[in-house]
Amino acid sequence: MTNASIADAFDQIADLLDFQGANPFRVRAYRNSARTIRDYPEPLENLVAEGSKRLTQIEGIGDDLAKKIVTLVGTGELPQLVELKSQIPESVLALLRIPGLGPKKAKALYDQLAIKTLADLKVACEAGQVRKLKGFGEKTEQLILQGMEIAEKAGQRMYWAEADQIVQTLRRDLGACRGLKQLEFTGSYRRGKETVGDLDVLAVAESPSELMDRFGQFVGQGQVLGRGETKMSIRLQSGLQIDLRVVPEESFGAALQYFTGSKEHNVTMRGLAKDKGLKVNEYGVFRVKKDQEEYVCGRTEKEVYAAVGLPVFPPELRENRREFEWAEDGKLPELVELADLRGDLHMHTTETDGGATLEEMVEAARKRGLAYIAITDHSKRVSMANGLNAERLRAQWKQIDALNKKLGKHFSILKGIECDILESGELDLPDDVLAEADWVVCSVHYGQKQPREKITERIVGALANPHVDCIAHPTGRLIGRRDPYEVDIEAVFAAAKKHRKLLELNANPMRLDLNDVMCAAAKTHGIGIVISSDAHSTEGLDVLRYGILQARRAGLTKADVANTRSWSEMKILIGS
DNA sequence: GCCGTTTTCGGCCCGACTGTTTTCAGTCG
Repeated sequence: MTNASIADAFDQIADLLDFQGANPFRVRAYRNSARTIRDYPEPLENLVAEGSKRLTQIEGIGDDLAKKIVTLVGTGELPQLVELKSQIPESVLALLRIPGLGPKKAKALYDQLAIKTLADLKVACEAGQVRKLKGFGEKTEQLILQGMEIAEKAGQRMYWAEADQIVQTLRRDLGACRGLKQLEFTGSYRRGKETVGDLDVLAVAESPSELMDRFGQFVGQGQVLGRGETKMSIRLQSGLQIDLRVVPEESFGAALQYFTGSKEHNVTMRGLAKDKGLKVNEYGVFRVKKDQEEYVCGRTEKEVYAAVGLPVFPPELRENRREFEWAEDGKLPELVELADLRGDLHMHTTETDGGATLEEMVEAARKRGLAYIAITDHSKRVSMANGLNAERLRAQWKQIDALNKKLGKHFSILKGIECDILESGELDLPDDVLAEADWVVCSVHYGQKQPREKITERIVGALANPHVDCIAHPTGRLIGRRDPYEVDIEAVFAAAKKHRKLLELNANPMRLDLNDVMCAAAKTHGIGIVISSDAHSTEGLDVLRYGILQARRAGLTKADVANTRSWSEMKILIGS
């Protein structure tokens, strides 16, 4: 049983309890634990073997949840969850995805109108049944009908890279507003999450209404969801919701901290503030004295954190994972930056499925300030991409040799290959060919659905080959589109550590694989991470910044990322 | 359900906005 499945079980319990109107703090306990477990760097299965005492050492897991984890791991199911599901049809949980419908209203619909599915709900709304319920009205009914379409669109979060494009446009648009003093995009966007559910904009403006008018024009074919004195929300036609908040100057830092989140980070932060007799909200930090509150600060994030005795956390770390522990020990990592990257070790050319020639890729990489690149076209098994056999590969390497001579010592092109790990576990090119390469990345493209043992064996086997340097996109997931392979990532870590090999963080915004939690786990094992573009065009080289964001979320420093080194230093690292 | 501790049980972050009310509950972030 994986951590993800344990977390899913607890999340389902939370949803069902919420629906039943259980104690909200009990519900929260399940949700918190689910989140912690999903992010936990080691399989809980391993800890179970050490007894439930070991489990309760994890923040947010007490005796009760520890027992439940033991049961789940041991039997594969949880009597409590089975029982809950027998009481409430699972389909009602879909109702909670409609914006504006929370557990209370959903339960009222279920209890009073026997609504079990989205289809039931639609019929009831159209028949005017819903408006008759206490607490509901005509508007709520309309809202639900609109929300049904959104519920389908909404589950889809957009890639950070897509959100970034909207942010750039909106920043330009709003930035032109007269009397605008501050403008910042907060929320999961600022934290650099791989996907973004909605956008949050924070501003200080002389005339909030003028800014809101301007914001309203951004709606296009979408709609304005609401507008108050300080807050306005719109939904673009694409389904993306954008919230704008205008705050006074003396609150900007507090609001920036607050709306950047994450929620979990803020809960901990407020708890620490409370211990110091302080209250933190989006308006500032306040000293609480009897019935009075005295404003302490709030102009900048630095002031706000300093008041609570904390450093300014890079937004990427604000997930309530280990950042507070690091801060307490004075060991907040100095996170890797885009400018630290010296080389890019995974890219394609027109020789296979790339859109640019060898020369064009080199030129583009030099323009971007890189000192070396590895050309890693596909091997022959990837026939769709016109993959290379030994002969064509060696021919390409001759070209590289020639070009390297012309370039001199200021730039190096490495003779590389993205060698397929075949379904059988064998590599797609013979050892004598791989031995001639400067850099070998291996990856799985076929047989992705093989059972856990088999696919793990393939990847572990590749790591054991002395000519292999790195595994590319080690879990194969495509965010929101394709699940990861069933690979036992712990076994991959163990093999990478044993053979002193590197693992890739693929910077393609749809991949970002390894993910942040896995990168952090790899770091604890002492495994080096390579951030690569996997570029199939010259523009493709620009995705490195998305990989950097993910690495920062994992808490990686310059030293943790192998390709921040020069190629000669890298050679020592990979022992060639 | 967890946590800390006043070691037995109370507290658990907090404010804006909306719709349905007539003073507030529910939802959201």
